[in-house]
Amino acid sequence: MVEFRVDRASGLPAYLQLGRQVREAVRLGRLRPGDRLPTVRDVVATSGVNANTVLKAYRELELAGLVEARQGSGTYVKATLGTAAPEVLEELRGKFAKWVIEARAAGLEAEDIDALVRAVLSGGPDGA
Amino acid sequence: MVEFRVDRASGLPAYLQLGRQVREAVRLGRLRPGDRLPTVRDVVATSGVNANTVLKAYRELELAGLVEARQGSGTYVKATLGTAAPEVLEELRGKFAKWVIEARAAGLEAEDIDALVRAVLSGGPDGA
DNA sequence: TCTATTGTCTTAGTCGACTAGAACAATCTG
DNA sequence: CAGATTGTTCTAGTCGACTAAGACAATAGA
Repeated sequence: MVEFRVDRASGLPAYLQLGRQVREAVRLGRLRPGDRLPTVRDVVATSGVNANTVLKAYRELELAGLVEARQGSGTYVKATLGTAAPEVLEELRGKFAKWVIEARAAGLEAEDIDALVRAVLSGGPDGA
Repeated sequence: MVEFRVDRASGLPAYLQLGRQVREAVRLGRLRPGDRLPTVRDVVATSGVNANTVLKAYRELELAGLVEARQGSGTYVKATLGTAAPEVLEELRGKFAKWVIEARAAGLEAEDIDALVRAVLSGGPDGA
């Protein structure tokens, strides 16, 4: 089961946060085809957002072909994303986690790490 | 000089994107105390956002004590962020860049990498 | 079949982000 | 001093995200 975390202060619309979390979970293999997403009413109770907001997120995912909504039953994961094997992901996760530990040990704050990672990933200035 | 990139499709308010880019630049040492930020009118011409939006971003940075606005002259970086030495940052950047290359070589798409990085950094499920 | 559960839709309204265009104020430069 | 440059303020308006509360529709399970 997936737990949603909606950060109201982030500035990012709630429905986008929900959508992204589902996509990432599918991408990382934490959600597989056939798995059921939390109920609309569940998410409402858990995250405090409105039902329409959750519905909007789910509808976009359905439109993308990623999930399937069955009235009276629930919303189910339909497809997969990403082609990476679980073991490969695990190994890479471990290496990156080590890098983070090293960065922290070097005195970098969380925001320093964020900035560094973002700079490289965005392919932007001083990036790749 | 810093170049701003405002992504209108990201959902994140433009003024937050601008503010974050300044903070990150300061954090990575690409902006130092005394450096001048792009003119409000410059940003308007470059990124297409409204002057009031740019102003809102700059005002928040000033309120945070990070920059100083001098009317008729410009907006200048006032303080520093982060405590990491440039060489340390460089070394860490290089190691992370290598990790990214390895991930790509393993078949991961950009979004796979994003998801993995975010999962670890957020300290969330399967995180640190 | 009956009932609870779940997705879905409707209407109405609030609020923040953003735009538009103009004007003003302080500073720098020649 | 004169003109250009820059930050700043103002008013008015648009649009999307979100809330609120209720009702409807289809499915699952007893």
